[in-house]
Amino acid sequence: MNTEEPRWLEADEQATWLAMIKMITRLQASLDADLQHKAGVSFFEYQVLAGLSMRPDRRTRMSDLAEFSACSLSRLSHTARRLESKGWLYRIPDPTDGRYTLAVLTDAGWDKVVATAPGHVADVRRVLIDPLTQAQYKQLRQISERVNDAIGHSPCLGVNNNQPC
Amino acid sequence: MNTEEPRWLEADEQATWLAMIKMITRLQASLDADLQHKAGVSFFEYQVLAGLSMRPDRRTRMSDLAEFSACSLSRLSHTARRLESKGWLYRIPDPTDGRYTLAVLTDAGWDKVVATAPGHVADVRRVLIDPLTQAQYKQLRQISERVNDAIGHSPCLGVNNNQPC
DNA sequence: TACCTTGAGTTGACGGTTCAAGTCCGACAG
DNA sequence: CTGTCGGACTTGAACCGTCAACTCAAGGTA
Repeated sequence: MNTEEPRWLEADEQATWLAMIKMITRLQASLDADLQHKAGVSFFEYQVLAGLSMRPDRRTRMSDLAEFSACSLSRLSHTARRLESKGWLYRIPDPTDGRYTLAVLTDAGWDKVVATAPGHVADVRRVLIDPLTQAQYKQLRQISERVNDAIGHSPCLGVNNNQPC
Repeated sequence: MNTEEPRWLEADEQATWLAMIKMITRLQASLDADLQHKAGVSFFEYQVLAGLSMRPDRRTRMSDLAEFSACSLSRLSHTARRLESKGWLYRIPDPTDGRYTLAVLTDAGWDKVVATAPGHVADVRRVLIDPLTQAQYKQLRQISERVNDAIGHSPCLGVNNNQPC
């Protein structure tokens, strides 16, 4: 374990790291709590519904939705079952290729997104957009894309694996 | 719900938002999986152990640790029980004030941190520090601090509440 | 002494996520 | 047309986090 001296984080690197960790932890907790209280859905459930609502015909393959939501197929499948039981979506085999499954947003699911979105957008503005200058959130976008590329090209654990590695 | 027209996100704001969400989701998943495979601990468990290891006498109050880890006391308490059962820490009442509880890192817990840290630091470098320019991670630090302030000052949900609101 | 209040921490039940199977469909080789 | 192989889900169990209710210590009040 300790045979070679590792490159430790410099002070400014560590400060960035700790501030960043705290930000992402609290950002998720804050938005999750907001959605839970206002709309009775979790942040992740909302992401799935919103992701579906943006697709043509309000439907897409489960695997596309998992890629979009950056989650495992297993997690999405459990979540889809819960959302299905609430009447917000249903699943059918893809008629063009039976190996795929299409998730389809119902009218009730669409209404839920429409009713929830404004409050959620306001929360995102309050905690992320408004505190930053325009230059800062442009930088944040570039930073996010670079990190996403770095993770995507990493040897193990892409996005969508049921069994990582 | 729809009585007033909300301020939707502009295209560049939404792009930032979606890229950021994907980054934080995958960043956590990636680091969590790395730690799980290499050391058999979750990212959160490691944070708790590492947070303790940096304190004088390798001990601190549970509430301080919860603030540092940006989590609820309940979550920390459950995690402390698991870490305690692995022999990495123990808890005692604070001798100076019996209302507080001190979490204390054991020698085995210290060894675990020392053995785990180098690999973890390398992972953090790979997914966060190395892909960014020096200017970028300085910006990221400022961005994180601003967002942290915004969440901290928000009306509901500070950091540490057992019952938010 | 008795009582009330406040805040730290714990606990158990419930619900969501992960992990390791398993099922099913279509492609491709013999 | 019969394996068999890989990829796209699905499932159930085990595990973890959240929520609400609880305990306990200390301080204040009378």
